[in-house]
Amino acid sequence: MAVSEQRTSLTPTGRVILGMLALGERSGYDIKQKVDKSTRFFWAASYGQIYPELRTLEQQGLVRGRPEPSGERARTLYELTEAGETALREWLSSEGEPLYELRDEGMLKLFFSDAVPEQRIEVIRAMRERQERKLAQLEAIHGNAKDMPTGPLLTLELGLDLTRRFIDWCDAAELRLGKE
Amino acid sequence: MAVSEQRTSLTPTGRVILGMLALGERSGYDIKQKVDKSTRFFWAASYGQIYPELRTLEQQGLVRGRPEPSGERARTLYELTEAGETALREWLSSEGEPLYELRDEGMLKLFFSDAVPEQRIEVIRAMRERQERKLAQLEAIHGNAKDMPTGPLLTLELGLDLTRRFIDWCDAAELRLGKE
DNA sequence: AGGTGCATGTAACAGGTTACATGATTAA
DNA sequence: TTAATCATGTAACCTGTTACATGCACCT
Repeated sequence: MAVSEQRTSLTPTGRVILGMLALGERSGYDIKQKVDKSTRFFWAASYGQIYPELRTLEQQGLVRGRPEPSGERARTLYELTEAGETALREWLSSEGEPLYELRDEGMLKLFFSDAVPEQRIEVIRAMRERQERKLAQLEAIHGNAKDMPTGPLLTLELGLDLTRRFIDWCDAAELRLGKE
Repeated sequence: MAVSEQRTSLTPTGRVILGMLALGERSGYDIKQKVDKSTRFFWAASYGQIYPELRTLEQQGLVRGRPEPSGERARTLYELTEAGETALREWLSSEGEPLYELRDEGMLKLFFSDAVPEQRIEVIRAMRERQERKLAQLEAIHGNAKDMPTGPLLTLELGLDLTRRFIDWCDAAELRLGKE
């Protein structure tokens, strides 16, 4: 049965899955766990997306799954096919304008804060607090990051850098606004 | 005809619209223009969202629209009602965990770059270029920002700060990786 | 016996984009 | 006259989340 010739237009979640399989994760569950402690800071994924997408990728011949139960508990382990590796590399080398989407309600509140100026500092403090929490999470990941590949390590370091800068800005802004 | 009693659960786009009306924008078109040169960096909106949402908000009694054609060209100008102002202030003062969603394909490429290590620097350079473009846009807005209210000004300055930091990080990373 | 983690999956919903359609006005 | 800008709107689509359901395995 030949793999039907279809466009290999990798969906967003498809990219994450191929990438994670290349890093060695195996089951849908594994992928979700890994996403939650790595890419989730700039690219989240839910089970509702991952499991159906694994099927689609298998139909496209980009991954290969085989049942590998642990005891009585059903489990399917996936791996990249050659076509899958190629698709991953093609995506990583592609030139087109990459997707970038941000929706940040905290920033929006700050932007519109002139409607309730007395709340402005509160808005900034809340933003700072969230960045502080994020920083703690990133630092925790960085703590046990001995054998981390370069790619994950770089994104982690960038995240740490920008988060710290964000916190510094909040502190400076609070000072400035406090003086007026 | 009494405004029916319904939950005033402001949708995401509804918030932007109320905020923009508070800042003085009037038509759906105006709102879209303003979004495109301000909040779009952390909160975008499309016509397909704005026009239907204006209707919904009117049904909820949060905005009031009246036709005000310019010549033969149809146009509807909106303004906040009292209920709308209240809803806006309530949202701005609300405590719940605010929505935050980021999808950054560039970061994802960097994260998975170990699958094609020889492309890594290219990925970083492309990221840097995009930040550079964003910086230019933000600086252009900052240039003619004489009478900008504090809220918009603060978000703009924060955006400038983080974008510059991002560019610095890219430069440093390129140097580091170049040496190996 | 009960809670937590492993493991998979689906249906309903939410929120948003894109492409398209229409037409007036203004500046080149 | 033509292109750009003003102005409104809809239908089809895409992508994703949430809530729910199931059941095994392990630890206490």
